[in-house]
Amino acid sequence: MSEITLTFPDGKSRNVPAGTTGLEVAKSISPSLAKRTVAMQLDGALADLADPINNDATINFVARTDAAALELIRHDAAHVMAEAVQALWPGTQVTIGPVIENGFFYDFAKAEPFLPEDLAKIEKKMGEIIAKNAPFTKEVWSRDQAKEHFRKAGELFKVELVDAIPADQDLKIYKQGAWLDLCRGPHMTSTGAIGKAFKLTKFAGAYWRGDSNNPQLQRIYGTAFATQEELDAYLKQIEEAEKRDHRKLGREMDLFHFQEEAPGSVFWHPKGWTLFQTLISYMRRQQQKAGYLEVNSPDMMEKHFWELSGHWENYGENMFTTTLPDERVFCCKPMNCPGHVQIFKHGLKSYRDLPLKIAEFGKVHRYEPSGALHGMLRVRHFTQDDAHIFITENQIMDECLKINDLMLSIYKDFGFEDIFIKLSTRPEKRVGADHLWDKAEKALADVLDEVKRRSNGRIKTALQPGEGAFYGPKLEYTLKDAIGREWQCGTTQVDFNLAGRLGAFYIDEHSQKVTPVMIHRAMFGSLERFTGILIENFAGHFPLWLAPQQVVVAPIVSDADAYAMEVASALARAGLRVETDLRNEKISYKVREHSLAKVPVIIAVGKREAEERSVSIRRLGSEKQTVTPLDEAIAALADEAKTPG
RNA sequence: GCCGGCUUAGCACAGUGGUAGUGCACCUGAUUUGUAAUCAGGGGGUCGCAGGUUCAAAUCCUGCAGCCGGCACCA
Repeated sequence: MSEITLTFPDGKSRNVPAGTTGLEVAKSISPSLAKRTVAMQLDGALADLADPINNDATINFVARTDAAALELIRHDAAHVMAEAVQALWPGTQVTIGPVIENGFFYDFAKAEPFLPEDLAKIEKKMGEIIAKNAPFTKEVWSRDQAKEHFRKAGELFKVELVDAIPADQDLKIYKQGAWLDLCRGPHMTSTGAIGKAFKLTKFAGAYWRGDSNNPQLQRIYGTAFATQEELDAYLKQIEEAEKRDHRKLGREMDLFHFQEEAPGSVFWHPKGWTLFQTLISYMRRQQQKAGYLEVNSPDMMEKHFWELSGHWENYGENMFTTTLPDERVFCCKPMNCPGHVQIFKHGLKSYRDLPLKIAEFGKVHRYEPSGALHGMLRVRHFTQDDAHIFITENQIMDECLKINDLMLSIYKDFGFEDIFIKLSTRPEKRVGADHLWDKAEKALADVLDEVKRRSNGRIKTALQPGEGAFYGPKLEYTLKDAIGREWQCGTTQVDFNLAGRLGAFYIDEHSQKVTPVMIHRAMFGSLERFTGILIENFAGHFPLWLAPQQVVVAPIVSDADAYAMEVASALARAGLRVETDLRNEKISYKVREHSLAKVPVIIAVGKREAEERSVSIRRLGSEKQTVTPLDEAIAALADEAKTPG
């Protein structure tokens, strides 16, 4: 029998007969190693410990507390959950149950819906199954055998899965006691290795194979960790994230509200609107510096115009329409691009005018599916920091890179430096010839390569086939917030179609009419969404320049009222957003209220401060008080409150 | 849009067939107070909307809407 060489993490190696299993190797080293090992990694890839090893490899034995075991714990927990569900509700079909970020799920086909109290029942049954500590064993079945088995068992989704497995792959069946599942593996040695640190978190409906044309299954989400401490820490983290929810903070901080009569539409309150306007003036300044020209285009235009642009055909189901008394049908704009093309078309353009950058803080209306609405993060009326750049074909790379630089510098001003860019290519439903799509996609792919190269690998990228806009492919900028969640904000789209459809052209250096290429781009994306993201990112504790109310001046005794008002008006003259709190309350009461309202700077003034013309400053999140001369305080706060850039 | 859940005072919640409650907030009065809740008194809800069952509905049933958690869709 031939021998193979196994190399261990410490660099040592040993020769064993080909076909020796991981378990045998572990046992040969020490019984205790074999006992605590739940799986192995061969050349870094997880494998069943019982697998025979047939080739030279580096081998690493995985204990259940190793980081590498986490996905196995979760995957095994998903199997155990499926067994538990079938034990409790015979006749339920199992489908798929993968590990996902932070946990796992399993989708079931069951006639009756799960009830809220079922989670606890399933958890209990899972505990029993885990306690039995049945070994996971693997068998390779033939297609026919597997289909026969699942058909008899009434597992029709599994039959479909068997058919979907490529012919060159083994069809693996994993057994845990009497229960079995089709699965690509690997698994740990036995169910007991899952441990007790698992929790089922929620139910959801989910379409079979993620397609809304398919039947809907019932999904149960759960998570599992090696230790209870890690599970508790995770649950705590979820709780903390909930405290940042922009819907909750928006209400508490009196920024905005929603109501039934306008689903998906924001009622901006004064403080929220101040924040919104602060963002707009910041962006306006950035765009002015970058050579954009700001415009404004109509919110409603006649339907035939949207037919011409292709929106009616490709985006019509998302559009709000209204029939006027004269029976003409108008559409609320879901995008600003066609309007900007009209502005471009007004007056003959020369190649010398390009690139022409037209920007608008345009409010667009999109009829989003009711189930998609989510606070400010998904609304039906939102304001884009939109722009359309009209260029010649050979300006694409240069302009996209400029946009990229601007985008990154803007995100940096808000503290977002962890950026992820996705390239979305042609969707099925689209306008324009394929050779134009080829060019547009190639252009963006080149831009992406260049951006990645320039960032020295700091920026991560990905490809999303079929996810582009109907008129062109796009780069989507996703940023990571303070607690690691990702949000899609900016987008850059290269469009060879729309200008031509709407009859826009410029005169080139040979006096010929040429259709310009358009770049569609937004950086915040939606101001509403970006505001929501900022609220959650900062947990309401905005940096001074963004805070809707920057300072409150609170006298400690009414004798200091006059001085407090003087301080406040001096701050206001210095450009700060300041209010006074002259109420007849104790200073601790005022401090508490303004802290809860997340005002970044609380200035308390009593007789002492009035006499020496100073202020006592308390910053949000700190209990420290600093007494500073009034003039110094004003200068320092005004400086800190300056808009970046 | 789909699956499940929820909807009671400004906010957070209790109340599972017998004329609606608590805390905070709000209003009034007293208190002049040194950094996260001063005390006392008072007002406020046709229980999401529309039907139905019942002698009687916040409570049971049906429909609709909105919201929440996902799925699908997406800035």
